Amino acid sequence: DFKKAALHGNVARKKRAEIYGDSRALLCVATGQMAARDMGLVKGAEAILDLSQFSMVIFDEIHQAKGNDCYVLMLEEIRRHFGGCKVLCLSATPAETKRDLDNLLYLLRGNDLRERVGLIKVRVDPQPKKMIKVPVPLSPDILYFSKKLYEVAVCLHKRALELSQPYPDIEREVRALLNGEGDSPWIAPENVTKRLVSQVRRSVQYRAWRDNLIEHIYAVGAVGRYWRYLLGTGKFFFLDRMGRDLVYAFKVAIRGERELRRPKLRRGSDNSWFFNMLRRNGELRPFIGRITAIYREVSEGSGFSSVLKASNLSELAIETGVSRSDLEDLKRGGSGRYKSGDALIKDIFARLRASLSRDAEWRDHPLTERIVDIVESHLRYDRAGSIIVESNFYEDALFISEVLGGRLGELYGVNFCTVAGSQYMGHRTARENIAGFAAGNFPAMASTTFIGEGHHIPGASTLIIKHQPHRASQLQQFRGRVGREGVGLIYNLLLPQGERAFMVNMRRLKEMQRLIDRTFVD
DNA sequence: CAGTGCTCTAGAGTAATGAA
DNA sequence: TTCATTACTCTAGAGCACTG
Repeated sequence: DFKKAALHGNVARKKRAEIYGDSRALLCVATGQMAARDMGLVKGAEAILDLSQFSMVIFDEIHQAKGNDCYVLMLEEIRRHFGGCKVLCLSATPAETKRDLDNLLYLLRGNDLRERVGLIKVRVDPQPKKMIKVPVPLSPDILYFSKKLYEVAVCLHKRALELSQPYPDIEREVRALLNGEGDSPWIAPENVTKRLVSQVRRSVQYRAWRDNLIEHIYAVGAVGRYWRYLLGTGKFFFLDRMGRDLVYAFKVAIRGERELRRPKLRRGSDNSWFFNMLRRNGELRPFIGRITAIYREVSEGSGFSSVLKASNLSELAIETGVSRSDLEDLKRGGSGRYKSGDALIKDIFARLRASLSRDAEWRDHPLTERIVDIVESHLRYDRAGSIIVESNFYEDALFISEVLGGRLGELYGVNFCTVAGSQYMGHRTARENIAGFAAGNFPAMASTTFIGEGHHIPGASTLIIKHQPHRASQLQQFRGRVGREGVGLIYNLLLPQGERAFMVNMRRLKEMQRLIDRTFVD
């Protein structure tokens, strides 16, 4: 009479307590966060899980046990109070550095568990992997548009310098926000502008003057962010992110005044912060025109130009193909398809993205084009296995799979899919897509960093990395994902400015390989 | 009444990055 | 080499509206 239970946050706490107490439940599979919570290791959580009832705990992907991770909390608790409980830990990439490995070994052995915890080494990566470095030069149009954005930043910067003149310390810092010397211009990232702003708040007394200076500094940082999107990810991504910001600022009603905060242009109501600030400040208002002119030029010939033409959300929705009845539902107060303005904006941009990706004339960033080239040659020469494409951004991953579909889908009679984490895509959909990919329904799958851990993907032979991954361990995980049935090919697409990140990743990878090849057992 | 789907918040980790 | 900061990812959990 074998019984198993899956436990996660969506299972009610009362029910979880019941399952823990049920002697017929022989196997409980739980998320780490929830298990730590139920053990009472998280502040404010009541302990309902007593490990002395269990004879063994298995930790999968044990390399996550770092810092204050829930695995660390659980292992420390087991070491302190549950000596009789066996522990089995699994990982293909136990550590990135020797220090990480030593920390992990201490966590497992401690001082007194030495005899009770064994370490087992399993080779999971027997097939050879080929890492291919693909330098990708920036195209003239990207350079042209990024130069225009940079000029806007220069203007804002010049005025910020004037404003900071009475304060030599601050003036020096402001001067360093921009560097146009040499071949590669540079705009300070937002951590720099944020730090500078707090310094200004401390040292400048006269309020109106101070706020004006602060807003100029923020504006330099925000323009810098768009500049980075354009240069590093592509025209589509620039249009998508800035388009959303414009829509939030100008096409939806803004309720109430907002206090001055640093730009958070990612999602939610804060999206409108930047353009609202420009609108409020008389000196900055002309820059709205300059920035939207660049947006107009980049979006020329694509559906994204309607973002500027439409005067309100409804008009924009109609232009992008939302039916009038759907709009009526929205106006009636959410009883129909759309629950909020957010949902409508999301839908509008999904349509814009899809129509852009179907446009045969449109050419995006050289990175995107290179991905299409690689997938195309894979299909043309009928190479074995399928392809995973990795991007750092969800919208970008969607765009890639749609562009592939638009350019190659009909030609070769194939489809492509995307997977992402729970914030963007339900687990069920993601699981189905991965299963379809594994079954060979899709020759290529675009993904966010979500794919890095914990998914078994048979049949993948090739990986294309658009952006260098956040973690070297992720690269190592990927190496295990592709090429299980033969040689695995990994394409590292590299922009001129991405060289350093690549070299660092390669060095770490080598170091990690040495640690894996080590024998752990004494 | 239980299940589903959506939205929002809080909190965790990591790589990239630049400066000391 | 070390440190601080940012942007990004993920998850859990609560609340809400809807459904069968």
